[in-house]
Amino acid sequence: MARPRSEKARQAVLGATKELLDEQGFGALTMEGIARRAGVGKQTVYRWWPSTAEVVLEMGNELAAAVVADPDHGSLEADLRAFVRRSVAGLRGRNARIASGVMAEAQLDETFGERLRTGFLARRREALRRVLERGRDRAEVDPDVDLDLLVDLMFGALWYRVLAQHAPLSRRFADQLTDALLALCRR
Amino acid sequence: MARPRSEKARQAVLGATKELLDEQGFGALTMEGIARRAGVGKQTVYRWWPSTAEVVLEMGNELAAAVVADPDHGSLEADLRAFVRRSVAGLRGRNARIASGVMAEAQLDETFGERLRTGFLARRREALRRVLERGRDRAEVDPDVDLDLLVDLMFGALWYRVLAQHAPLSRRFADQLTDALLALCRR
Amino acid sequence: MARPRSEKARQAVLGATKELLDEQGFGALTMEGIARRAGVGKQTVYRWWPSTAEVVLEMGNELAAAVVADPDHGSLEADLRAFVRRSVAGLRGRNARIASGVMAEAQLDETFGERLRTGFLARRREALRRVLERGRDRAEVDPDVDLDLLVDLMFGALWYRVLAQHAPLSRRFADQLTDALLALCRR
Amino acid sequence: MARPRSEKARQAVLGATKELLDEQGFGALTMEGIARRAGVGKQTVYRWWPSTAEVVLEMGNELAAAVVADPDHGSLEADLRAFVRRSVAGLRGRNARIASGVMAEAQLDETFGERLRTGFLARRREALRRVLERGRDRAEVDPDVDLDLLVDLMFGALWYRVLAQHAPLSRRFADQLTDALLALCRR
DNA sequence: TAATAACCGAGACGGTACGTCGCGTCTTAGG
DNA sequence: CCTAAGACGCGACGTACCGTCTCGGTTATTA
Repeated sequence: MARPRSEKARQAVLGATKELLDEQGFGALTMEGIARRAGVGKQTVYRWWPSTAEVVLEMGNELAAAVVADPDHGSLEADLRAFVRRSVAGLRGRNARIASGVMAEAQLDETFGERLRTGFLARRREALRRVLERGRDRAEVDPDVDLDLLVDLMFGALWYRVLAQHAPLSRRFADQLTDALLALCRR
Repeated sequence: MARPRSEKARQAVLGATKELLDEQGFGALTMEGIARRAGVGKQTVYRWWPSTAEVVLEMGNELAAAVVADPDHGSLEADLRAFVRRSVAGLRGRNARIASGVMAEAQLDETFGERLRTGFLARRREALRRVLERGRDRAEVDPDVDLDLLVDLMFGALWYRVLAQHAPLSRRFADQLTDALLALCRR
Repeated sequence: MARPRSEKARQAVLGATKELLDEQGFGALTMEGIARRAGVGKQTVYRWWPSTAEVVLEMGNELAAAVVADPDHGSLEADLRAFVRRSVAGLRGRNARIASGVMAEAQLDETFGERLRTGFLARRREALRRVLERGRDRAEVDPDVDLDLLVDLMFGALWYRVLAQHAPLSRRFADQLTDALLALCRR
Repeated sequence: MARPRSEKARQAVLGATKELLDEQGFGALTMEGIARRAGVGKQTVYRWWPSTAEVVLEMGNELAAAVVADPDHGSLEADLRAFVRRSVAGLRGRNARIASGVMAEAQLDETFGERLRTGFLARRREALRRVLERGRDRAEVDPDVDLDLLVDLMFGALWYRVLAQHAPLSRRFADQLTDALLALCRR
């Protein structure tokens, strides 16, 4: 019955957030600054997002909308290589800044941390697990292998490079990672 | 000519920081709050530490002073198992909160991030690399294996559990991790 | 052609205003709060009243509808005593809170101030002047006396007690005031 | 032991308040605006004054510092005429705006109202009462006259003109008022 | 008797100010 | 010259209201 949410305002907020992230980084991002840049009332931001991290998360999802499902390539190696390459590429450049900021905020804000863990992170872990299970069903993975450990090794190495920034998220890295995981699958 | 730094004030600051971390978490930690709780002038805190993260880092080093060097246990497996177990145990409980907060701050504060990366994180990586190099010298590690990838897999999985909190930092986890690394060393 | 004003909404607004005034005082009265309490859209309030003070004023007029004209009691003293008593009684208790709030708002809001001055205040002054003129016509008031000064003395003392709240608006006060005015009338 | 209050900041606040009052009136006066104009932190304003009305009150006292005691002129008439003239003159022009705003705020803010009543208003009433008592001691005032009523008549008429703004605060008004009070003193 | 225009409730919108908190700097007195 | 204390300018926090707007739903004439 009431006036509906303004899509224009929503877009303005997400756009302003992208600009501010690029210009000043996650640490300098404030609700006040987002509202100011977006030409939007602070209340409007608070009405729909509880924190800067949530705005960034939604913006990330918006940008990542292009990321699609994992088609079955017919072999574990092909499936896994594609998944790892896509995951690594998805956290490169600007996305790395966004992701590291979001992960940081999750450590500092209990509520947001819970949302990130049970939402985005769990979904990504689940997706990789499905790839590995498909391989096990095809007998390409030794049944004794603990798939969850493989998942942790893969996302761990990936996030560690994002957060510690000691080496690039190259395609070479993705393929080395894939090879290591495949080796572990086979015994 | 100058009066020396007051050890009493230093201890008060570190103690207050520990209390506040336990009570309210890293996100609620402030320079103002530390000074208040420690019964110390704000200026005194700023004089010796540029940010809360640095205080926490020093406090962490203080607590971790017990952690000693890596003795040579005679075999790669023994060396590695000991290293991984110690590393995992060192990020359990309160230390996990401290570590995750420090890592978060590193993402938000450029300067501190650089210090953490080239300091603590690089030192830990270097320590693990030495263990692996010792193994290679003993011909326990295939010379074609990229040791840096192993280092990333190990610290990645460890930090990922700390940050994503989806599973405990158990001894079982440490040993699974060790086994996976050993398998990769041999081929 | 058009739908007429809803009497139900009007009563809801005035009723809610009375409640809020009693509960929290004039200073806490807001258009938003009135609409909320009345279960009425904000627009409806704004459509019919430009400010909280106008709502209160209408509510006051509503409550004071019982106050009638000044009958001729036959003598200045009787007329004046009745007028002063009625005026004093009319600003006691809840009405004092309403009146003081309305007067306050008139100081802060130029437009409303003008309306109050040329409306309510001028009408009351005029009524008292008529009483005094009737007395002068009956030769009960010295023709040299400045009637406007008497009016100012009467309403001044009355409002001053309302606003400064240093003494009660008792019947005794009304009669003392009347006696003073009568004394000044006679020379 | 701590840094002392900054006289410079205090003056900046009072000065900014004077400017804003002149430019935009009491109704548009805000703590935020005062701080901005004064080039001072909001906290600094809040630290020393709880509301805009208190700032204005202090500013008023500052400006009115020139107002001195009531010397004894030797006769009731001389004393009273001087007092009334000074009181009337003191609420003319800019001071009228200040005074009416302060009085308004006292109606809307319980706490400030109490402070104004027991402070400034009571002191002024007391001063006039002393003038009248001196007259009674000299047998220039009929001992049966209720001095408090005279005080109410005087300040009532004065404030009423300030608030209702229906007639000017002229010297003629002051003298008419004085004459009326003198007439009431003598019987 | 259908349409139609102004009414109604709800509440989102761009704003401004609120009063508080923490930032990092400064200015004191005191050891 | 370091210390505890705390005032300073600054700017973000999250909330309350402002007055305007845009909805869907509801009357009561007027065509």
